[in-house]
Amino acid sequence: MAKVSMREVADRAGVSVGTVSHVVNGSSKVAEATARKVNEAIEELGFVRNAAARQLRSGHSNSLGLVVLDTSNPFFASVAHGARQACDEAGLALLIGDSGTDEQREGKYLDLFAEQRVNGLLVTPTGSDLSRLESIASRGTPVMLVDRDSNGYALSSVTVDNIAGGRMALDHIIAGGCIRPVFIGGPQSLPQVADRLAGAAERAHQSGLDLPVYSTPELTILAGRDAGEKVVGLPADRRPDAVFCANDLLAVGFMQAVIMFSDLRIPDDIAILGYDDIDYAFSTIVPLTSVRQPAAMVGRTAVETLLQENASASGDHHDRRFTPELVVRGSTRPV
Amino acid sequence: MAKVSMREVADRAGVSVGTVSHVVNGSSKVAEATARKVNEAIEELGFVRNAAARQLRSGHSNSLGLVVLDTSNPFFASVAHGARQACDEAGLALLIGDSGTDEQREGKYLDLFAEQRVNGLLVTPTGSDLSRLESIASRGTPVMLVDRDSNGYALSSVTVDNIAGGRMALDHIIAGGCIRPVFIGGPQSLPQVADRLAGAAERAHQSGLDLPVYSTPELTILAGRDAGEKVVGLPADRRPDAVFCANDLLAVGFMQAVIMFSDLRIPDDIAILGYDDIDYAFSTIVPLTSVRQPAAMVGRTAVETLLQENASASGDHHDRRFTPELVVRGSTRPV
DNA sequence: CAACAATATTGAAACGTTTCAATACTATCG
DNA sequence: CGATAGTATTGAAACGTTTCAATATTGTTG
Repeated sequence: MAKVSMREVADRAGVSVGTVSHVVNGSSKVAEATARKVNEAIEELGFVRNAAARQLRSGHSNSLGLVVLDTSNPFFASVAHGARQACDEAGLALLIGDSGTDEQREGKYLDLFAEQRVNGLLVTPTGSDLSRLESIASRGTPVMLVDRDSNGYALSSVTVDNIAGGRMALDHIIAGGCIRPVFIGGPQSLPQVADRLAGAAERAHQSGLDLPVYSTPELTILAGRDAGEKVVGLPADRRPDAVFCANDLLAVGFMQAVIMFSDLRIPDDIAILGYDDIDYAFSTIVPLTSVRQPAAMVGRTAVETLLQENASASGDHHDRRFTPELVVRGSTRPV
Repeated sequence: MAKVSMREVADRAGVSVGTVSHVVNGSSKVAEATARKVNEAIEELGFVRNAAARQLRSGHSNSLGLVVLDTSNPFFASVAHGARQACDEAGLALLIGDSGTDEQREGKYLDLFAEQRVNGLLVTPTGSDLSRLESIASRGTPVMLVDRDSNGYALSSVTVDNIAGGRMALDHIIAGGCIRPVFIGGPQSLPQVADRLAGAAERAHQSGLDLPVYSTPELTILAGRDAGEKVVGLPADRRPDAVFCANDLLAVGFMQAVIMFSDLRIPDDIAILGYDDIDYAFSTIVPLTSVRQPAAMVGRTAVETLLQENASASGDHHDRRFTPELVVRGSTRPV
């Protein structure tokens, strides 16, 4: 392992440790000739500075921690991508944790990041109790909720309006003439899911329609396929004519089930509407109508806002909310 | 920020710093009563141990570094997922870098990870010169190539046989009766792309066929769509009847272009074959025939092999190679 | 109860930086 | 040439752990 320290570089170059540090960091003017000697010594010995020591001394880590629900979900992948770019620009490292909607794992990553003394935390929490995050924030580590409302807690947040998204979805379904919509999604404990449902249910009821819910254990293609199998097996008079899925993965899976296990035509017999507008939505068997979220923008904004709040040190919190956008494709009936 | 150190915990609990350390790490037997006092003090003061100090003292970081070409590519997302699981099981943190096939960025992450004193490095290199990695490895940090041959360099690797995959693809295309195949992919400097092409070209030539190449700047849906636009615009007598895409994203994009900009029928007028078998391949407009790679397994194996080699400390290298598998769906003509 | 073993606890050194006051140089000017 | 003002360099003190030899506290035994 790289066992060479500044001490050895200093000896080799015939200068003091302090000077080496100054050369390495440009923290103070060093004479041309001295700098050259030091750089040669560094080169020859293969010196690599030790992040742990540097960080211990300086007190912080130049890094941010991000905890998301599922990195293999393209929505969060995009969020992470946007956050990463913003971090790169700010010269910060980004540590990423994947909680898998498991509070334990989420906690494990929060511990890890706390020990790492990250400059800030971006979190999409799994549970409803945000008091731990609040106390972390009150102890001085800025915390930014990602895709989750602060909702009373003293925390900042960057969100996309899920209720509005749910409304858009149902409005579109109703405008297309569907009269037996269902909602597919879960776990219901996720506010993202609950809010999309709330918005959708509101509109359904306003139009005098019912909106039955098929709960799924997770937001994956597989879960969507399972739900789809059940739904297409229903007798025709109880079968929905439109499904609003809590995300695109579910919608993709649902569509697979419709194709494989039934002769139903999309959208004529059954319309399918997703959420997120992932890249693949455009390419599905029947191109998917979806509610688009500015995912990368969410990640980027979360980082930037966090850094701003950090700089201003004023201690007040911001809630930045984006509005989603309906993207109509072939999987729903045109209005 | 968490400014409380073991010193303060020790004072509060009326014990020495050493004892606090033992309680925190279970590194030595501590009397029940003492442990309780210490834990109370920790609780009351909100002590969080400082990773930097601990790591500085102990000399390493309990972490692995992974650098991939593109985290938003589902193949690498799966690799990362597998690696992460294996790391979790081994109690290691996984730091992930995304080089975006940019040697500079790759280098930046290698620097970062070196400073972090990671226990090992998993890398899918962008360029062809692996001497830097070799020298890192020779200096004692285990390096594992991921999805990339060691090819003469003194490095271990976990790969999937791309040449074999290319052969499978063309064999299938030829068996389906196509006589004007093309290859779409790039940059050609990526060995993954070059090898898939090499295997494919070999089979094409064995059957007396030509295999023109449409080079793309990257392996994305967008690049595939661009390539598709060009190809479908060709006059019928020069238009291919089968395209083998270097990955599924290209294939997805290509398919989009075919649907949008032509009346060609898939697979009758033009067959499309992808590579990776990402989750979405199953759900495309016409379900995609693809060469499946055991991506998560690659990530997991890379971590496990690295840890084994690390433990045995014998300094010899292993090349683990998986064989891909053809998954036939509707986008190619059945044999 | 003395002597010893076993078990708990302590104290201080070391890890490799950064930082900053103090010192050593150089050049400039009157 | 002496004083002065910069400019370069140095030295040593932190930072918060872990580790380990040394010491203190028990418990056990003859």
